[in-house]
Amino acid sequence: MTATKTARERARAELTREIKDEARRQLAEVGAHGLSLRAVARELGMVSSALYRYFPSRDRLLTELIIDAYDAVGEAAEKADPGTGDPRTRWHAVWQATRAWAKAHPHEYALIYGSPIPGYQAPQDTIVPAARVAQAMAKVLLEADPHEPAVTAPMSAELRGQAEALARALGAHAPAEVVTRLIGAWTQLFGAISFELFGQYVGSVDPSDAYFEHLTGQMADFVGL
Amino acid sequence: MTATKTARERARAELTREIKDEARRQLAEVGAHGLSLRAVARELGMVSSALYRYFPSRDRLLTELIIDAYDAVGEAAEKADPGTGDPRTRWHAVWQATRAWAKAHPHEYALIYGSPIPGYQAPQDTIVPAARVAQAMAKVLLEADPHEPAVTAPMSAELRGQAEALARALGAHAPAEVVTRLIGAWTQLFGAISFELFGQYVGSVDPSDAYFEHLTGQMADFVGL
DNA sequence: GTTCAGCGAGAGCACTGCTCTCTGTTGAGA
DNA sequence: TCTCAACAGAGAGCAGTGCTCTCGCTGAAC
Repeated sequence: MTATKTARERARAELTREIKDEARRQLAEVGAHGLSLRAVARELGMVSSALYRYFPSRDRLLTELIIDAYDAVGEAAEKADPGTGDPRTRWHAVWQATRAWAKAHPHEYALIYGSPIPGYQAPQDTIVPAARVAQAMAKVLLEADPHEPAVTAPMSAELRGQAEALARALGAHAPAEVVTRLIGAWTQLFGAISFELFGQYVGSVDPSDAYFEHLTGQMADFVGL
Repeated sequence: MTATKTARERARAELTREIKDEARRQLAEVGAHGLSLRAVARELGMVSSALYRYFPSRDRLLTELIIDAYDAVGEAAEKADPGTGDPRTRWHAVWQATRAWAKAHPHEYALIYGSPIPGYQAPQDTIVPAARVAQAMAKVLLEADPHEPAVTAPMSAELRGQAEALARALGAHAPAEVVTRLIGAWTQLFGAISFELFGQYVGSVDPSDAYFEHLTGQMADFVGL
């Protein structure tokens, strides 16, 4: 049924896509701050008010770009994982691919992992795509049957509950300790990428390749890989 | 000599301060995005063009606020450290104080640890205040004579050089392994705070107190405390 | 063939950062 | 003590923004 679309519907879908594409182009150039609806419209040869037939507001357009960006990093991370072989190699591939995507798309990265844009609170739509990188890491880890870390601090009941709920959501029966450490690695991955891209490493580990390389291994140790 | 100031100079200094105070107030309310020079001027009963006698641009005003914010978190972290006693307790205090400051000043936090503002590249002025939290952590760690971690992956020459240079800058003769792990903990601290404030933990460890607590201990282990 | 929802254009509102010019004031040197 | 240059604030104005509203046109359904 959905295959048969009226000409108008097809035109609408196509134009919606074109607007997003142009917006993404400008985002990559001038960042979220500099993204202007009027400029997008101008580039597409239409008038700014016409754009509001497709997106109710600038923030809503940005939200769409956010979802796309989450999917893009997620896909990059997933595709980088060979799916078989040495778990540490797979882990390495996922980390490198995520960082590479971020460095190739700094403004899109900032859009999703930088300061949240004002009128925006993560709607349900973003939660699933936002988890894709984390899930790629989880896949590598859980398929490798990680050994539980030797030294383990006791976990509070609240944290244990959250970790177990998360394990259920991932569809894996992993011990809460492993899930918790996975969250730590996930945080570390994006913390390091953000620090590198946002200039916090200037003055310490500024060309960050060597450090990131080292960190990747340290975090593989950390999660028990 | 600097004590004797002309009335004009004193007025200028005071007004400069008032502008920054009002700007900070508005920043806390509406965020960097919503901060408007005209609104600041309006609130101070002056006209917007007059403001340009004190700050050459909006971005420059924001830069001043950035430096102040770095100093504010840095001071919070330093003051939280009792200076003596159990190193892990001190470590804990620094982490908690940093997180508490961030949660109390989310917009200021986003200004310094979120996406960088466009016209701004960290000038020399920000590098020193930006390091204060890291230095507070380093102080606790180095005064505790940390044991080197048992398992240590080999470090590349480049990374070792960076770590040693950083140790010299800190005025401490700590092994490169320890310094490198400190960078990891520093990254983790702000990575976790950013994830919490920017909504990435929604759906996993959303009320993050328990997780942050646990993470603090894990990272103390990580650095060898 | 008529009707009507959807579409683009255009004008307009309230706002922004920033510049320029004009006028009044202050303070330091002759 | 007087002069004059540096300084400060006001106001108008420019180019741009997001967003709204109204207007005709058009394609598709009835």
